[in-house]
Amino acid sequence: MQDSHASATTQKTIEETIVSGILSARIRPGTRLSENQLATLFGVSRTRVREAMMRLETRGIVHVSPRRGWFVVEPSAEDAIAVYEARRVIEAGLLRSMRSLTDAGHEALAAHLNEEKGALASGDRQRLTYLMGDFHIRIAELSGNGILVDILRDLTARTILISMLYQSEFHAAQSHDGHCRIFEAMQAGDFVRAAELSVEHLDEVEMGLDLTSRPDPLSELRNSLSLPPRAVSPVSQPFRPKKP
Amino acid sequence: MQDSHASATTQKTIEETIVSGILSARIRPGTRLSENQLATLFGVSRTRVREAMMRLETRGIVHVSPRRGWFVVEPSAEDAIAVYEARRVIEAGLLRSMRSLTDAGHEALAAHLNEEKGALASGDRQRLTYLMGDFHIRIAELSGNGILVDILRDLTARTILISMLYQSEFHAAQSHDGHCRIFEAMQAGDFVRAAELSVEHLDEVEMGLDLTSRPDPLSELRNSLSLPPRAVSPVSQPFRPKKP
DNA sequence: CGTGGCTATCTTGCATACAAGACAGAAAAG
DNA sequence: CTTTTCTGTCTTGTATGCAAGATAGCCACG
Repeated sequence: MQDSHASATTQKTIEETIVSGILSARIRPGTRLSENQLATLFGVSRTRVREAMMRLETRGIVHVSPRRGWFVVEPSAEDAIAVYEARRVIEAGLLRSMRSLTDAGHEALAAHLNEEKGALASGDRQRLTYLMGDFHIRIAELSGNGILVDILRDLTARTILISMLYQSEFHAAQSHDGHCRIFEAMQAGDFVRAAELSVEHLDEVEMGLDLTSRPDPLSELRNSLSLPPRAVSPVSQPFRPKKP
Repeated sequence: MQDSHASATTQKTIEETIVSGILSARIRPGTRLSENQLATLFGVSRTRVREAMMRLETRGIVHVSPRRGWFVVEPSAEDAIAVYEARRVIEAGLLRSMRSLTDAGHEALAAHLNEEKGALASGDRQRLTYLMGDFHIRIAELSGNGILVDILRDLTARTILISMLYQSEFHAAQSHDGHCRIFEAMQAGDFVRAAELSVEHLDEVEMGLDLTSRPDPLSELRNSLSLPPRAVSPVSQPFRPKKP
């Protein structure tokens, strides 16, 4: 799973390598992903690198700036809000739909929370970041629904990119507490409460972001010129006079 | 949007064309999508067709059988159940998270339901299929969350493929009623009720499926031999002797 | 000192060429 | 007549080549 010098027989490992690099906060938002570099790194031609990039693009993890390069996405403040909103909707809906916690599920979550505790004590920040995101994926896995797991994995990856951009400080202990409370509610069979706690937890994390600062340093200038927030769709931009 | 003989300046139209073809039930599950045919049809080379296929594959709409070809997915019974489960989770979560129905939203839904009514009267089945799926996408659009819209669009596409495989008869009138009831609850500001109705509605549609018949005609044989349900992941298949 | 333009180089976009597997149909063997 | 094998054809898999845009650095010019 952590194959640094990828072997020659690589198939979709390149995609997974990048995603897991993001999930463990080793790859920062805005990182340039050169087709050539990845090709030599993985011992394949650009063709397959390109395929991986295309897939990552549809997963919302990477984007291409034409003739300039591929970059790990740098979610805007609006993107960040949308990601958290989507996660609240899906995770709360997921917990509400649950009816019981199996023994295997109980064990998996307990083991995970124990790992969180250990990482918290050791202060391994990368591992902590990974575990904090993975908790939510583990919950999705309890549902046995692979579709929701995939969706939440990609959203979690984006969440981590967001936190790398906007999170001033990492309240890991607080997050861990939130996870524990969710687990307790699930243990008690109160999945409605677990859903509420999940929403609160995501709210907390989102509130811990500073969505006014980091990216797009031109935002102030942009605002003062009353230009559109971002170039989302290059087509059908209404005419906008330069000087009123 | 419905460019039959696609122009030379086609970028991601090929992807959208296929998806919209599915959404309007013009493309059946299992349809073979030849790279060469699509390439000549769209006036591009295989390279770009391939890129579109890769993207559609990560969206769960198409799959490739190595050296045999690309095919529109034929969801298994398990897939079907998972898709409906995911839709219930997300759509219910979405409605529960709503706080008010704007005037624009009211108008959009009312107009849509009117279209449904018209199609129901005229008996245009393809149009009806499209509209029945689109209703749920419209609701997602009300949230203003593009992430959820994209997710639900892909799930809706899969739902339509599922209904083409397993739905013996199309209870369009019943679905339309369900949509109307959801709309009424939203108008009343009772989004919890709307979420419940949405779950019931999806349950109804799912119950209308016959998940034992159509696809994988070998399922009976497979069961009687107690073989695994489907070849999902070719790797890490445990050894299985041919003759016990 | 500042500014505009030119070029060298690096990037992706896209098409094409070739390799290799899968399949169908004919031909041969029983 | 049935079965098997072989071969031609069609499919995707992958690499490579070339074109065109973007960028940075340099140089000339004001």
